[in-house]
Amino acid sequence: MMDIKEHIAGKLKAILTELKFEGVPEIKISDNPEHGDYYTNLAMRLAKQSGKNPLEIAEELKLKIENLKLKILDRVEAVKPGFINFWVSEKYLLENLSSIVDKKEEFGKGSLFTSKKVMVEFTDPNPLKEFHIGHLYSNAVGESLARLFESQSAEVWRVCYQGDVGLHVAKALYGILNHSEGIKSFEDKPLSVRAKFLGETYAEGAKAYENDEDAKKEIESLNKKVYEKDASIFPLYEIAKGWSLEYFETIYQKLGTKFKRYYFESEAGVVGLKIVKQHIGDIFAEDKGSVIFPKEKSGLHTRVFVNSLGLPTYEAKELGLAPTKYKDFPYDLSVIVTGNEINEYFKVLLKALSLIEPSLAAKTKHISHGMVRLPSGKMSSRTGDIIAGDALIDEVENRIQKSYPDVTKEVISKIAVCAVKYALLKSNIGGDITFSFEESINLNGNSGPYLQYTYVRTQSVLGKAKNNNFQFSILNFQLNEEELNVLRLLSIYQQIALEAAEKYSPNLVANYLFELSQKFNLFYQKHSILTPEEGKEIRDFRLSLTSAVGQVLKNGLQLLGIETVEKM
RNA sequence: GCGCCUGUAGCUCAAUGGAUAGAGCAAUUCCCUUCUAAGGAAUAGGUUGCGUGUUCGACUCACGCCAGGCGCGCCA
Repeated sequence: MMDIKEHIAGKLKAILTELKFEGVPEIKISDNPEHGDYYTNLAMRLAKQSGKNPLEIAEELKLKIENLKLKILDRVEAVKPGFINFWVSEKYLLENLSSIVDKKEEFGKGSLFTSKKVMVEFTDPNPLKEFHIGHLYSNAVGESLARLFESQSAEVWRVCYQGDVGLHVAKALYGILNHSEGIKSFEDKPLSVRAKFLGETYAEGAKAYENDEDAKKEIESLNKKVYEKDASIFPLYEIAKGWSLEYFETIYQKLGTKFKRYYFESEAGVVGLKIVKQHIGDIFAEDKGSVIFPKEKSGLHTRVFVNSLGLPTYEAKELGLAPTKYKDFPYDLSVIVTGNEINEYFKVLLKALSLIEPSLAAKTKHISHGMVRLPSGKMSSRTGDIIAGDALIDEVENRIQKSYPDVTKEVISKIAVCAVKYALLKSNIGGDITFSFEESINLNGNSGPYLQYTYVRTQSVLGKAKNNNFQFSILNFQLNEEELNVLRLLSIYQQIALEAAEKYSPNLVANYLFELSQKFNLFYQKHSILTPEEGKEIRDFRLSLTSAVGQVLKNGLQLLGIETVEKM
């Protein structure tokens, strides 16, 4: 299918040249049906440079467009201030419908990233620490971005960067060493119990670091020992790290993420340390036993890259990570998804990278998301602070199970993951979001399960149709308003998917799918698909429409990293 | 104190500088001899934090306030 926006823009561009106007026509999707399917504000922009009345220009352009007699357009109008509105023809809408039914899961793919290599780093939990809601958010965003890029023909590597060395690890090790029960007694326990044990010992170690001077010294010493692979602590460290990674893997599997490569701070740190040392003097400076990137050089604020123990900090590690990644996979674009609390560090870091490897810095895009909050009074974990990612999914599963006891465990798991991911992805990335259990699983509202349910409805109807050979060519009947609204939405799916990839905004897809579901459910409510009074021809058309809606819901949810279910 | 981010209906969120600022939840009221009512319809709800600008046009851009969040030298 042709891209309507580009098509109209191209025609307008030619007209502009003919009329000796300067400017790039921008075609936008209307949000109000009264203003057509597409509109442009071109005439108003031209009014400025030409000094003419915008409405007059709009009228002139309208006539020129009409004279082209484009098959994809039904109607063009020029209105009030100077908008030009375009109505897409039924013929085009029906061609698009056929295209969806034909192409199936291929429908909606684009070529924005053709022959581009894109690396997407996300989730990034730290071994020996808890996998919390923030990691869930990062995972949902990263996985969806990866899929959006893939649908635009990119070759994508999903990677995960994990802090396996550093103070937090030392704190966890201190916690293990000083725990009432030794690690030995957990060796035969289930993975989830072992993971929980690690989460607790980290919390204990972190607390000791804050409150106890001796503990603090010991933790700092442990930190150094881990870097040096000291035999007194390294075997214990390896066991605990192994448990963590194994545990994370079960979560990724549930969420539907498969990483191509795992990076560790231990390996990035070695590279980073070397880079920093090479640039002491020209970029970095030694100060009080540490190596800093002074604010005079960054224009931002001073940050420590190597601490006075000679260990690389987060900044130096990240500096080492970029070239390490590039060596593995010479990317055109490197996207890094993190929480927004590190935005300031990241700016400094990118500045440093731009002085050392300008080409890599230019290819790096940092996407940061906000915090996930829970509505007040809701399920605060016993310690009062964070809630584990898998605990959240478990809780959602329990609630779904209670409401729908007949559904299989496998389907419940898919609905739960859908509920959580959709709740995280339906808003703009960036701001904090509030996760509500009720809202995320409410089938009446703007929720993931509502979309899944709409899909199930389409499949249920199609299943009852039995004969799936519904063909229609030219319609000999008038489409009703509900059918047209659905058709119109179906015709912009590709553009939405493209825009979402372009702007790193999965929420555009989420919002679109919700609107499509609403429009379809209204159609479903008002008109019978299987037994229309008007006869077989209408039935075939409506079955096609139903099939296409199901397909687009499935494809769109796939872009969000969400699976559909056939029954619920 | 400085920097970054956020502020839209009671709540949670939409709205690439465009036309009458839209949804969902909650509230009130309707619609099941009908393909999953696990749905749909309707009503009500707004000085887009405040102010001044820029613009034909501002929730959107600029500046200044106010409120909240995060960060500001050896954590990540």
